[in-house]
Amino acid sequence: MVKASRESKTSAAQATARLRQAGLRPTRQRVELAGLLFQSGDRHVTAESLHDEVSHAGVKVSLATVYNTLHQFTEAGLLRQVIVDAARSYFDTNTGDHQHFFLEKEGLLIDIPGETIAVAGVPTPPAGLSVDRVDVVVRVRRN
Amino acid sequence: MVKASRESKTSAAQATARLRQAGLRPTRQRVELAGLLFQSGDRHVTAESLHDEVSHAGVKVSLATVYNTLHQFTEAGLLRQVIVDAARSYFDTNTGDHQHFFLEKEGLLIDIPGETIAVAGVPTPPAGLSVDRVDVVVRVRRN
DNA sequence: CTCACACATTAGAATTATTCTAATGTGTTG
DNA sequence: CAACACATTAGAATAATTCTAATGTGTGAG
Repeated sequence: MVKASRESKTSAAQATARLRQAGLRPTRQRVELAGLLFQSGDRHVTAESLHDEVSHAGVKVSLATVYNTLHQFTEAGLLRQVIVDAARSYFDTNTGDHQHFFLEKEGLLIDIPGETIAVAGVPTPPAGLSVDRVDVVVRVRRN
Repeated sequence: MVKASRESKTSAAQATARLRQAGLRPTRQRVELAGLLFQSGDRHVTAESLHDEVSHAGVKVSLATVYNTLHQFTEAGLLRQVIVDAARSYFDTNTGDHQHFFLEKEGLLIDIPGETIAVAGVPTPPAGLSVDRVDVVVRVRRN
């Protein structure tokens, strides 16, 4: 919780603040993308889907910039990259501890809340290595 | 355990038998690939690595055939496809219940035996869907 | 044993996601 | 407001994978 301000922040202002906190210069396209990504609830996007979205919103951003931005956001901890499909990377706005359902057919990711799944017994990695993170993907299909 | 035969089967004969069981015609290239994949212990290959290997062994198989074969073997349950890298698919000769360490830097997969990790609390999938499999990937990096 | 046909293989082109390049634009700090 | 480091961009390049359409080959029927 932060101190309540006199007026509610605009999406752009929030995005700008978030970018500054992350040490990223709040450029026009980063602010736009952050606005789309973070103003609503948790989302899963691909570079292409986000580029379509931002383009349809009438904002001019190149696909290369979308890729750059997604990776920068990921490095900054604002996004989490989820690799479940051989063809495409997904970026998840929910960076907290949680896992995923994945529908191969539709290419759809669905969050599983953090506390739901417990992974026990993760072994100590081979010498010289340490655990970065543990991903659990529950692959599902239509009955 | 099968009944011991008078002489130990050759790798090719074993591969042929395995292919027939899976309902796949034992063609020259499938037998070669199955030989490489299944004669030694558990392996992880990419299409490219397997193509290199079979080529260096002096066997003429096209890359397209390697791709076809890997997918056919996967559908037949002889292999398991593991998607951990945005760029490349891995195929695991160990189709049993087990999970993986993944070293992003080296692009290296290491098996974690089946009983080691317990995943508890996998939720019931949304209506109309059923669980196909649960993948656990422990991403590790050098200290 | 041989034929015919369904299934496999192939080379090379096509596709697709992603990254690179090198030129141009723009926040930010002093 | 100038300078510079950092961003953005279009388009080319790359790389994994799939497709195409022609050629080859296991196999079951006879």
